[in-house]
Amino acid sequence: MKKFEIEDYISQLSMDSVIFGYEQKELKVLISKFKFGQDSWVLPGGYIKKTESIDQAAARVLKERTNLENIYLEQFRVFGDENRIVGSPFNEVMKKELPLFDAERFDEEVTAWITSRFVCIGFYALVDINKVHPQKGEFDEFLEWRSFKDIPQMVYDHNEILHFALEALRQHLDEKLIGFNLLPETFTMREVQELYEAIYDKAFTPSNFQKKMLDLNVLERLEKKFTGAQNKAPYLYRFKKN
Amino acid sequence: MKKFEIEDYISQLSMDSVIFGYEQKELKVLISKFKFGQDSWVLPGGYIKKTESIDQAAARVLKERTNLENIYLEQFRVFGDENRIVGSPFNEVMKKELPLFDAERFDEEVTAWITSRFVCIGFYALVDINKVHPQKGEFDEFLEWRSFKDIPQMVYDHNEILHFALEALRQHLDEKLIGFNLLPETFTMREVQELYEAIYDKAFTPSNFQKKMLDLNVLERLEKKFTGAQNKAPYLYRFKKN
DNA sequence: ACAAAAGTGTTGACCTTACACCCATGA
DNA sequence: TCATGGGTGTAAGGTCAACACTTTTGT
Repeated sequence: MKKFEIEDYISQLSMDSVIFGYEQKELKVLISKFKFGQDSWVLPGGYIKKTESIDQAAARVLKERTNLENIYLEQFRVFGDENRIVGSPFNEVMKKELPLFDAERFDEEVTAWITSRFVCIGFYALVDINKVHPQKGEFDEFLEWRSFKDIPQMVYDHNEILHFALEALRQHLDEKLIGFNLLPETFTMREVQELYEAIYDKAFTPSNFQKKMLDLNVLERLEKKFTGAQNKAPYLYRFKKN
Repeated sequence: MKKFEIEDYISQLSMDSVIFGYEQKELKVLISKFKFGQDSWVLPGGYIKKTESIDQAAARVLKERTNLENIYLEQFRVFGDENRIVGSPFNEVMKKELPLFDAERFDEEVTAWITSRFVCIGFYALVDINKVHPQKGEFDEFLEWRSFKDIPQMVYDHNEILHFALEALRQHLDEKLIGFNLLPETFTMREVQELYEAIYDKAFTPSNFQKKMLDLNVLERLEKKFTGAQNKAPYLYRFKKN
């Protein structure tokens, strides 16, 4: 394969994305089993082209991994310790294995570029997990949705990045009405509540939760959803876009 | 003067700082009258050395401009539009005037480096304005404390950066107890209130404000301050560091 | 005595929380 | 008819804003 074009990218600046999804009452994150090292897990990330904004870079990386466009994306923090990459033992693994992986594409110069010090801009994305068809990148052995409560040890400072992403999500959730990005088009009130419970990791009282949500005036009530369960059929709701 | 050492810094990555102070019931910001162009105002900023973290870079720039250390510093947003520098008319001014300013220090290569596309990390700082002795950098004609309500037209996207800095300050103010960084060691309750009013640009009811502040349990009441005014002498308070 | 502002106390409105109650559905 | 969960209503408690009242100081 042809040489990786380091000239196309800003050097020493990268972005990593925390892609949140929601399924089966669990907040999940799309992470990558890396091809390098042993049992190495990383966040989907990438570099910033000299010709694109950082938002475009984040959207591009997201599109590459999820095949989705127009996704809710938010930057939340910059990770800029001078040793976050260079000081990591995993970086030595990269230095060794990158040329073995593809000597033409990752020659000495490119390998040095990739394993140099990087400042990383953290983004988080909120997606409807059912719409995602994960597409692995050239460094990914596979991609996997993992419950936020079951995140493995990750390389570099990626566990820390995940921690800050959840903090930011929690903080933004009740300011802006972004939670619905994690749900399908229509949903029951219980599903919204379970989503909030998964994110905040705490229980809410159903009656009060319903009242609070409806008072926001952002949900329109649709027909009832017949579940077949031996109880009253819940209403379906849709998020008003206005 | 000797050549500017672009090799010491990460290229295409910069930081700008919004340095907040408080004086005479006004929230103020330290801005720089630039030596280049006509009536050009910029935020104090700098580059990130390859050997320092972004926090260290921010602290270094702050120390250079205020001669203060251990200042409250917080990153709040990255500004990454591809045209924020290159698309700005002011960048053409820089291209012309930098070599004229000092042809040895800013040769063709250095000028190209400085006027290339930059991604900028925004930091804000909170300082006791009385402790600051502004020290201008090599590009500053002078530094000036300006009321936030009286900010001039600034170059690049620096007005936008200021806007986001105030947003972040307001948001952080009631989460963490950071406002006291803008006040001297001791202060009256009225002064705290006027500070909050300056930041939020709205009035508070004195009795309720006092109650709320005291209920936070972070202030210790000291002796009274005899002002000489024909009214009850207010207490002085100090922020508990614990 | 009076004006000015500090500081305390009181009241009512509003919002949140807990929980009782009724409703629809299938076994 | 009963169990189950959906949905509504209500009362108690807490928080917050408005404002009255007392206190201290200098004129």
